[in-house]
Amino acid sequence: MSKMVLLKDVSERTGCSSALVSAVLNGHTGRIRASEAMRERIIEAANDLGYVPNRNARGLRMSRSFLIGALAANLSSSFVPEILAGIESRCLHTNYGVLLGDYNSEEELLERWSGFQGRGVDGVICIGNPVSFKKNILPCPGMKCVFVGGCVGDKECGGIWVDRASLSQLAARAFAERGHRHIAYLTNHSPTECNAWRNALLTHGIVAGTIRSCHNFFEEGVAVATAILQEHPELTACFADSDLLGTAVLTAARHCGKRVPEDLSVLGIDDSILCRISQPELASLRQPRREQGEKGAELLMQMLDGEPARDIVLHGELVCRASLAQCPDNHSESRK
Amino acid sequence: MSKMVLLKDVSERTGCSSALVSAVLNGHTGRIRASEAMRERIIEAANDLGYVPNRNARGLRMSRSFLIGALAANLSSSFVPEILAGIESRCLHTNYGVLLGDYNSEEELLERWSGFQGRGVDGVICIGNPVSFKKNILPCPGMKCVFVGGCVGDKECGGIWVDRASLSQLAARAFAERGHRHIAYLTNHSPTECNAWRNALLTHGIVAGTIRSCHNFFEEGVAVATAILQEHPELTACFADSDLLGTAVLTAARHCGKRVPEDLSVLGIDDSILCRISQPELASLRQPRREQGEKGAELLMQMLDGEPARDIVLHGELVCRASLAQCPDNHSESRK
DNA sequence: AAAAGCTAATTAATCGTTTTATCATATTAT
DNA sequence: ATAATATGATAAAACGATTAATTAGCTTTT
Repeated sequence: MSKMVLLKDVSERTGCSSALVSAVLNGHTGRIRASEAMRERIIEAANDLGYVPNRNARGLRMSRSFLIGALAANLSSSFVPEILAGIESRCLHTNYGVLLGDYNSEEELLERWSGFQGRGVDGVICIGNPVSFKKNILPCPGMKCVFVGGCVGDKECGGIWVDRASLSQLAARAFAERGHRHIAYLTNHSPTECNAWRNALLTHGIVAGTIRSCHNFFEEGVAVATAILQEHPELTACFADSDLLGTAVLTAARHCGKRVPEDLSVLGIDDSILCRISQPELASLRQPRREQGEKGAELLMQMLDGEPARDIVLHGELVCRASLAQCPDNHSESRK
Repeated sequence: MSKMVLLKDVSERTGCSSALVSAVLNGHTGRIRASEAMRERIIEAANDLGYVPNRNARGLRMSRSFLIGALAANLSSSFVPEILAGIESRCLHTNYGVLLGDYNSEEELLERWSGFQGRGVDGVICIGNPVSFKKNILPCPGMKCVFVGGCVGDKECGGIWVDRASLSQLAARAFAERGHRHIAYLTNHSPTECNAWRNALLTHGIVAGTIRSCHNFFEEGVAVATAILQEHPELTACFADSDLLGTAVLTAARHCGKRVPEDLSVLGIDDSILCRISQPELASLRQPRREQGEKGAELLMQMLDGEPARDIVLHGELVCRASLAQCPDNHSESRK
């Protein structure tokens, strides 16, 4: 902390008050104005001395920190870093900095939250959808929030997400076009929450069959998928709620002696690196993670400038790979 | 920004001065002391009101921001988030917050750096080893730095890394014990930088053969590995500098009609999720990523408390999986 | 010529903490 | 009995910026 250059140092060298320096450096054109000559002298002196404003002081005075808090549940889960990268990239040429808050439990969440409050972050981006918000646990007294990857239905909060219904439709179409009619769904959600999927299939005249819940862990996915495949030999396709579960299905198929894609087509969600690593390569629905982050940051900044909160819905995209193919029963049918 | 709870609010409710509240809440035992009864009343009142200290004010007064900058090259590369998670977790019950700085080019790096300076971060953790530091591009006037995953050989900077030599030794031993003598090495580094690997092999009486550089991209890895396998049919093993490259070798082996592990053993580095997804499962050298982050944050905090910079060297660990097996030429030899 | 308005600035208050210097009062030592 | 020390506190001065209130000197308007 050798010797920071202060406003006072600049003002002394220029022979004016620090108020004037502050006004000039912040480009104020209101009550406090400097002559053109003084303006130039001040700016030159500031550059000369290498003046860097102290944001603690500024933040204290203005009660604005130009800091955005990014609250993430489990930083090492695959999609969080990509969203974070989007947020960072959107903040690049702005005044805002991103304060990171990773948490792995309700307790940690609360600690992060109060840390954010104490630092006076101007707003918060929540990656994922902390349950606590639904429960109204988090004190949210006028704190501007944007939820990326979910919404809380709060008028005060913005939301960015990829429409689950449209993902379901993409998947249903992909399978239907290839003649599949017996399609399992391996999901993180509870079966009762899967009406989007049921409806999407009905659009193509298909009645949804096996829907099974499963946590997003590889081993659990393998176990559940193996059970499904054994119980339902008629299945020719499986839709999984993540690439991790998709690769789990691939592994389960191997266990059951089913060839992919000859006997079984598999589709994941995320289009992550896993798709290219797996054998065969996994078809997947790409979700614009990075874009979600960018849009989230942008929305929050707009809200900080006084615009009202709103929701932004994005859409996925099918990335076809070897694991997705024509249904074995009817190779002639439904080809597009 | 409705109404923050201030020190004053707590002191008014307790009927004492804010100085006393501050001292109690910070656990000071020096000049300013409170009676046990007062202590309890203050703490209770603070909890009651939900007091959160304003870090801008604190930072201003103490001329410390209690902010740590985390500079990361490419946030979405697999290991960065894990290190970041380690840093975050170490900062959890401290006063420090983590300011994120992702960059994808020299230019972005410089912008992040000046952003950090402007925010008055107390210190910086660099994840990975920005070339700019070697080149002395970054102005580092007394800024405390810790490098995670590399060092710059600067006395002023701390460093945490996993010893490459020991990783090489682990790999060499794993292969040697299984009877392999013709082992390729697919690395991010230039062949001239691989003496650790050569020496490790020599320990076991093996002369290093094919060493080939390759960027850490799947497709490039497949191409390079395919070339190696075709040019050197005598190879029975391949060591890859990352799991991504390891899985690339698996794919290349398939292209070349080599079975893993019957014809070829493969070993990666990182013990990431890729190892369990791949077919066969990939053996790997685990690097304590999270621990590197935690130790890095801890070291920086110590340096901020006045301790001198130092280096911390961690070690890897072999995680054996299906891709690593006995050499086909000599199943009887060298079994341990 | 007085009033009003503009320009170019200054002074001083303020933001919410931490910390130094100070002050009673009570206890112990001389 | 007086001085020294310990205990339990308070008042006020930082910290470095922003900004409302004020001022002094000009120019223009009435």
